[in-house]
Amino acid sequence: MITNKNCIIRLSRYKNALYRLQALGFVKVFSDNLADAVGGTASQVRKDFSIFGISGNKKGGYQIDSLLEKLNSILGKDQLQKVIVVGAGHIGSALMRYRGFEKEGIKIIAGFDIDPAKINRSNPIPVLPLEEIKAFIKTNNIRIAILAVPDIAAQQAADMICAAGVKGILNFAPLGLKGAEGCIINNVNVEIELENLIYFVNVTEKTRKA
Amino acid sequence: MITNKNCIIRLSRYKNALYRLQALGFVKVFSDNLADAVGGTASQVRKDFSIFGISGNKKGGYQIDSLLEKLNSILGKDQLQKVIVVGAGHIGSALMRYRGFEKEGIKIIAGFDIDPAKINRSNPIPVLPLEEIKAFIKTNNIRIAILAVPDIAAQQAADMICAAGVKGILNFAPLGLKGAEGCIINNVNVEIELENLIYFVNVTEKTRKA
DNA sequence: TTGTTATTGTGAAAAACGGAACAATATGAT
DNA sequence: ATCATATTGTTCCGTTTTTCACAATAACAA
Repeated sequence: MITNKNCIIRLSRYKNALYRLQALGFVKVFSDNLADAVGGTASQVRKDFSIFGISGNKKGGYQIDSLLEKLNSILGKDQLQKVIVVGAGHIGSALMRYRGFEKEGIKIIAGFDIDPAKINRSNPIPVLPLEEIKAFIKTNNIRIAILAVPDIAAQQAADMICAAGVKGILNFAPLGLKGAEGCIINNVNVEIELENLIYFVNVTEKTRKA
Repeated sequence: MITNKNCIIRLSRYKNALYRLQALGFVKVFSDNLADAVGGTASQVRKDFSIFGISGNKKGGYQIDSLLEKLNSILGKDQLQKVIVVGAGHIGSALMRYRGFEKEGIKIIAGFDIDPAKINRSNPIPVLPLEEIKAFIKTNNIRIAILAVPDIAAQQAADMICAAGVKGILNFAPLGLKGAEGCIINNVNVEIELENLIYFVNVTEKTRKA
């Protein structure tokens, strides 16, 4: 089994680049085109494909449409992914309003919040009270949730939705969560990303001076 | 020089965990406490520290306050970091309203947008027209920018702020950017993170069945 | 003091990863 | 038909990263 997270991220990037190339009218692509497009090496592109049994044509490159089909299948994009957002604060609402997911086959079908003032059942994407989340997850067979609650509430919320059957959580709380058994947690942490950036900016500046 | 991004991310996580432990009244910590707190191994904690010349006490662990001082210094948190946000749409505004940065010594001092309707000079964090960004960056010596513009505008915006002197960009556009010489780009891509999560959820589910 | 124990710090081993190289081969030219 | 060329698929190799293992040693107990 592939455990290399970076490899899967590269597949997503290839996929996105392929859509752009397709929109420009290209029909086939070579490994070094893709490498340029995502900032890698041609070897690595070919190796990534080979890991998943994707093959092209000697001297002919890869057919973009069939390549996209295979990548989409690997990435689980051959079925609509229903996702919920837990926490309807600034970040949660921004994510619910974001229109970029739909074209990726990801549909946010509801938000949840503990604050009664945030409840809104008539929205295109309704915001429901937290008490209903367990039933909702079961009824709609939700497997993926985005967690955008304050850090103090994050672990409890994570435990709750894991127990209700969620299998993957994208966590925006600035806090590492203990994943319940059988539930994968990916963290998106803007503070940490910024700290990282600051570190490397500082280091390269120092190095440049020396 | 350390080039290992994951290692620096771990330092941030250690730092965050240490603050939590400190708030709970702890004064010292052992490598395996930290490993538990961030989800790693005790060896790795010690090795990460050893890379940066951080040492503890045999049988006594590490003093939390002095450890925090050292980590904060490595992560550039001994001075306030002024940051601008480019793009005042949903994500840009959510980031500007987010209060979590201040306690990390990161201060968003202005936003910029091309849409005149979004301009607001009297806000605590003013939103200024894009034409002023170059002068602003130079005047205020801005080194870090958060890019939250639509993908179509992202590369152009990145080029502009790099040329104006920005040294690091945190890019929220769902698109890999070509970094100008001397400018580091970190990407935060929620779609890709979700795809990644979906992939691993699917794979572990399949593996479990088999 | 002496012995026991817990924990660090690091050197060595193992694993994971990415990149270079090249044989295999399909395509197109002559 | 033959040759030259471009590109893939994969093996091999170097590097990076993680884990293991244990000597060194500080703290504590008897």
